[in-house]
Amino acid sequence: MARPRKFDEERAVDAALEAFWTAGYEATSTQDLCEATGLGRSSIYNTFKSKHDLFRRALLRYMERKNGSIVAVLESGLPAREKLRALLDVIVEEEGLYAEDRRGCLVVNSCIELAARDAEVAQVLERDYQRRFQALKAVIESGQRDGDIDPAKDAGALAHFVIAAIGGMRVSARAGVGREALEGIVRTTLDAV
Amino acid sequence: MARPRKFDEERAVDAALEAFWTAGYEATSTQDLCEATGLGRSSIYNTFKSKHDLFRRALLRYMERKNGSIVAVLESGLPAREKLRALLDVIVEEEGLYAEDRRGCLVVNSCIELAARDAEVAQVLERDYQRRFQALKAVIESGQRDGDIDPAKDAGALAHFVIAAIGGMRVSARAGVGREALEGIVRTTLDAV
DNA sequence: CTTGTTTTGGATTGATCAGTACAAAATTGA
DNA sequence: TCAATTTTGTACTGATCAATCCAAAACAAG
Repeated sequence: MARPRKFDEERAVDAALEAFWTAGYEATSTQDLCEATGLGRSSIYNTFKSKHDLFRRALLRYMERKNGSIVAVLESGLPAREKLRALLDVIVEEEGLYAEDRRGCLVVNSCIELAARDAEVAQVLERDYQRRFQALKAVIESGQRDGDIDPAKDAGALAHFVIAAIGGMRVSARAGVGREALEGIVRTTLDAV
Repeated sequence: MARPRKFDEERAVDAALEAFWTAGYEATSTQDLCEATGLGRSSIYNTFKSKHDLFRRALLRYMERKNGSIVAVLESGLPAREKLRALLDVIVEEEGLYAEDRRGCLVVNSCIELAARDAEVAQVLERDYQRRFQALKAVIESGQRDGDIDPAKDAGALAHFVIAAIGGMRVSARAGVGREALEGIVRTTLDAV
């Protein structure tokens, strides 16, 4: 029928994701996207509607990946509290270890950079929040049934709290907070659960 | 000697602050700054070295203001725990109340948008973090002496934790979390202290 | 090998970017 | 009134922005 594509669409999204993750939406030019993906402008605009659309795809892909690894932790055989600890330890590892390469989390970055003025992105972020919230709430409720977590506490409130703690650690890491301090935040957060 | 300025430099910084606060650094053009301040390009570039310099000034001014109101709370006669509650309540008020106008906090926004790739801004943010950290730590230590806060806990760790909780609330608010959930996060945060 | 269809590279669009040049306007001290 | 000095408005710089256009290239089906 026609000339086939020389590139893999998913790989292109992945490459764009890296670029957006590193520099943010505004600071990533379409030229940057061409270089990151190795594609020409035509190929990009022929495949994706716009820079914004490509970003949306990249963000969704990031969430897919990230939530995959979150679910992996939350579905491990660990007790609920240990699941939470494992979750928070990953953040310390990501944010506190490598002095360079501190790109943070694309979801958090996008919440701050875009949510307030981009309704489409805001909706994607809201849905993603709900997914994470439900997953965390389920783990906490299961911990309450097992006696691992105080059943008198509001599981939903704890889930919101844990998500906020993670977001806060990502902000603080950007402000220069080091690994030890992040580990202290993890300990205090777990104390509260 | 010479023609005097028709505008107040501080008021110009304030106006620029509003613009940067609303849209972020990258998404605020020099044209936007002209309109926000009511000044011509010449006046702006004659007074400030560059857009970046104006942003730095605006950020410093924001910190000055913000830290002023934080100190006001922390120097009130309230018990330490109540001071922390008052501090967190302000965030709920700011982030959770007005569905529109959710600009968040310029410091948090800048941590995410700029700190990783702008060393000068990163340094300003780091210093500001230290100021907030020291103020909070002092309040917590004073609470420990008064028996209001468990003296066995590490005051520094708690201070880092409270700052992270605030940052996290600001991120979550952007993701669509409502007032009630934010209030729940405040309660859980205070439980941990 | 031709026809039909799609991809691809490269030039190009008009808009906007941060920043500058320059001369007119405004104000002071003399 | 007249320099001296600074601010201000406007036009302009070259660069870059996201996006489009178009023709050549590449391939499948017949």
